[in-house]
Amino acid sequence: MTEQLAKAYDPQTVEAQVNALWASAPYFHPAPSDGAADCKAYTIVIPPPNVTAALHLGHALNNTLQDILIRFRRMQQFRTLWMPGTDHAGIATQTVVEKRILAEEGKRRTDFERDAFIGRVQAWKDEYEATIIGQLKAMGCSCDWQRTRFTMDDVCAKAVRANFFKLFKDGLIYRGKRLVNWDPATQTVLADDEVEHETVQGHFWYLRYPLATPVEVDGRQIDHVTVATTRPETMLGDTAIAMNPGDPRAAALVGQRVRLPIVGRLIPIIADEHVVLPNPESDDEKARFSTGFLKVTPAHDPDDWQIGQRHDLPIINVMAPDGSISDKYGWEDATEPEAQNLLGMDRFEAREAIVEWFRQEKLLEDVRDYAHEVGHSYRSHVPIEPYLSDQWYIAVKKPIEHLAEKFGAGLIEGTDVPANSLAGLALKPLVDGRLQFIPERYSKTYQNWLENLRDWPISRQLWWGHRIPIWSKAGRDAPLPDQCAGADAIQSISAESDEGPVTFVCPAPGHEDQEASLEAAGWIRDNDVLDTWFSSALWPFSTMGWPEETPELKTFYPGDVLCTAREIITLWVSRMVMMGQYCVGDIPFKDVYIHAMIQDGQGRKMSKSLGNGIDPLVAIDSHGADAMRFTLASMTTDTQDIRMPVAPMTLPDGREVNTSPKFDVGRNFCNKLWNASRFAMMNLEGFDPAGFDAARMDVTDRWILSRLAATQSEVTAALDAFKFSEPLSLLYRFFWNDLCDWYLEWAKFRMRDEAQKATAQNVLAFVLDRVLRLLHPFVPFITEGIYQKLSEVAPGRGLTGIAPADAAQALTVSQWPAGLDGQIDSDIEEEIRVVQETIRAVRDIRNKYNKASESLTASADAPEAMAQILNRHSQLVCQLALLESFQASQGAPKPNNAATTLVEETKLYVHDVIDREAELARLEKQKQEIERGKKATEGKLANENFVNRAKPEVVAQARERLEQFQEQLKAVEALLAELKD
RNA sequence: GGGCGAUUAGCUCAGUUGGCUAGAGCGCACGGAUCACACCCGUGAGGUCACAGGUUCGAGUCCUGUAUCGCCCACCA
Repeated sequence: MTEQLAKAYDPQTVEAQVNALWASAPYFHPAPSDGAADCKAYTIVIPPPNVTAALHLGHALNNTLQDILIRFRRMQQFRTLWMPGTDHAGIATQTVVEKRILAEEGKRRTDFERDAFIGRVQAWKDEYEATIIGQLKAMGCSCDWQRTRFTMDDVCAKAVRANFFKLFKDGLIYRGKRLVNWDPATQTVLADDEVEHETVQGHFWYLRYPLATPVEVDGRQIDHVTVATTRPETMLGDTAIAMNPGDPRAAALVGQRVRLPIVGRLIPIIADEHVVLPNPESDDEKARFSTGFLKVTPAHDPDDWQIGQRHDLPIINVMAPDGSISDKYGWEDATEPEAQNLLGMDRFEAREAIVEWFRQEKLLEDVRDYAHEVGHSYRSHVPIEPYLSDQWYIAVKKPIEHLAEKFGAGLIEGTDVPANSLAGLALKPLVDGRLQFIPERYSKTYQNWLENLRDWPISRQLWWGHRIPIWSKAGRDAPLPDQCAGADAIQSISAESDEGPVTFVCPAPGHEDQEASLEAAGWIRDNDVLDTWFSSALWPFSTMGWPEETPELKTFYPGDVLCTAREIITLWVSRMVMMGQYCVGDIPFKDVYIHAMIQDGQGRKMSKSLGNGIDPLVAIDSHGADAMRFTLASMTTDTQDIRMPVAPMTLPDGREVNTSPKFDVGRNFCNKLWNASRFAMMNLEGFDPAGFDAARMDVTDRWILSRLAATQSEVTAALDAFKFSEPLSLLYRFFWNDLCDWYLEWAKFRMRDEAQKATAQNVLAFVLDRVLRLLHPFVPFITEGIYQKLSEVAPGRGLTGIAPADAAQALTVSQWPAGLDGQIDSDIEEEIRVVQETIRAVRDIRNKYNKASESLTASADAPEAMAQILNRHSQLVCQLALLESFQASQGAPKPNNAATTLVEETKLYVHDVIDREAELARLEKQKQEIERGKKATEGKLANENFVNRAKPEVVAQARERLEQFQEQLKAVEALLAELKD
């Protein structure tokens, strides 16, 4: 029989066949609507993976969940777009490429021309982009591959230029001289979010600064003040000593001057509230360590910068961009030999030298251990240097006049965020409930961040990225070339820089002629590139062709859901909402689903350095893509982390790799699905939809349809609520426990009976079809593979009068099951439950008495109603309990030599099987269990407060329960009595 | 320092708005080459729900506190 499925489930073969099928038609490539109002679209935009490396298991989880959502909606016949692509990931990618070039060729970035180096990064990008897309396809992601984008491709670049110009025109982009988080290793500025705080075991050094003139305080002459610092090397740039105005010594000291050691600079003592008063008893660590005197270094400390601004202090930068001590960047009085000696030293080297100098000069008063938080670069992991630098910023809390009408003006309630500022545009939808986080708790992260948002530094001292479209020329209001003179598209601002006033110009996008004329006239383009997140922020609409009003944008924007990890809620999610509102006028998605982070078996993050990561392709090789997806989805509840035990494995080709025994769960399920389907199809020979008559269905047919109906509506509701584990376990139970363990087992008998075969075949084909549909979002390959075969064997799978046939060419575009609610029948489900309990009881006795496969006879003494049910279905009991015959009646006598057990109130007799001791033990145990339950229920009902205050249905339930216990107890006692006779 | 979370069977986790004798998979024990599947079938054992208080007729679930673990955020005197 050619239609038969292969004997063993082979993921590789099925995955290849199915991928070919999906590629053969535009199943995942929706046409934009032609403006029809009733077109329901559903859009997910992929979080574009960085082209730094191949995807890891976290990506596999992320994309599995997106694919589940998108397939679910596609089957619900939405016009479904899953937009794929990759991110250029500025710093990260440039860093890996630099590292590789250094390792392989011994060359540094600066050994290349800019374009040549970018070419090298581009080559890396091409390689990894292909790898990533290949991985996504291997996982079964149903992305619209024809629309694949890259954050630096022409379409996205156009959006970047358009948005930059728009921001510039709105006066939101400005040149700021600021203390930035400078990474001396990569020599680039990091956003606050890119700084990792680590606890460092450091010291407080207590340094004495001599007063220019000794002063009398409380009758004592003092000739110095002592400052406590964790960063002695910055003292070279001190421009004041601050003390709290409330300090008793302040009256005598404020206004005095100290002579800065090493440098010889005279600096004032000033009063500032910021200074913490010393207090050795305080809980506040700073108060315990404080001397009351704070050295103020505006160029090298953010707090000191603030103090410097308040007191108009000079700003003296004593470091070069590489973190070495230098007099070339604003330090003009490095004339003393001691100061000269320090020039060129690395900052940490200089720290030691300076401390040593103070020690030698007897000016080092004390050194105390101090553990404190130090910001490190998330990229190079070296300590961040607060560094004074010219950077481009985006003003995030500045009201945007022309947006006041659409988005409102004034502060958002309870915040200092204007509704028509960029931060406000992102915050308001959350406050209004239009933007929703799942799980809800993550909305706090988003909200807190936006409420405390500071301006966004967007310059990056890199080559890989979108180059900043600003040209500059020295001088205030430098004249523009003629070609640009009349163009209203040009914005110009002037700013002070280290070299004096400069004029900046941002030509409108699409005016290459103006750019050329600017350069011809001696204007120079900014060397820096934009922060990666600048282009990522536009991803939901840049990919659809914004700023053009494309049909895609009209059809698929705003999108529906963003699915991502919690670590980029602030960096990315908030900025997409911000820019979506700002550029397109609407939020890019309504729901943000935040999934768990995958950890290893010990709760550690998976990482390259720990060697505990799992490559999705390895999992696909070892277990199959569906198995991996099944396992990942089944572990996705709304917890923050999921643990995935990691086990080493040797591949056939000898490679040592990591995989996880957890994937066995998914593989076993797929294997079961394959074999159950194979069995079903073996039994579908002669399948004829016309042979179905609903009136001829037996109780197992009606039962499985009832279970199916309940399952499909629960699964649908769960997916609507972004639950992944729950629908999968519902389906697992339905498929494995209901369908395979019971329905199929009973169907085996019916398939041999010509009178029943046609009905059983139709129901079986129908239920299998529906199971495949419901499982398809989770395990798309195997279900599609089986569906294709099933369509050959049993085309047109409907049930006349119950559900019309609605076969599709491919499962992936078939209708999502719905509309079986009328089949739910709780009476039938209860009857089958009783039958199952009875069968289990017989099997248990077989086990206990070692009568595995002998033919036996059984009977039961059951309450009248129960006896009727059991007799009606005695054949079902006999079939699966392997009984010759089974009869029930009220008051049926116990045969001699019968093993007995209790199924609820029913006394079950399995004939000619005896072991008195075992029997006694078992019945005693049953009795104890019943008594325990009975006692608990009695206790409840004896409590007046319970009877009076609990909900009536709960009390009624308890009463009914108690009656059952009493009946059961009576029955078990009777059995025990008989046994003891 | 602030915020968020976790703690339920040997392991990984479910447990809806408080309400039957707290569930699943794996693992374990026992039995099974039966004609879909040994990646399988059948049966079973296994839990003072981290700890201490409180609210309630009733708490794994709500509140307070403690302990342990994790993540995010925060200007390094």
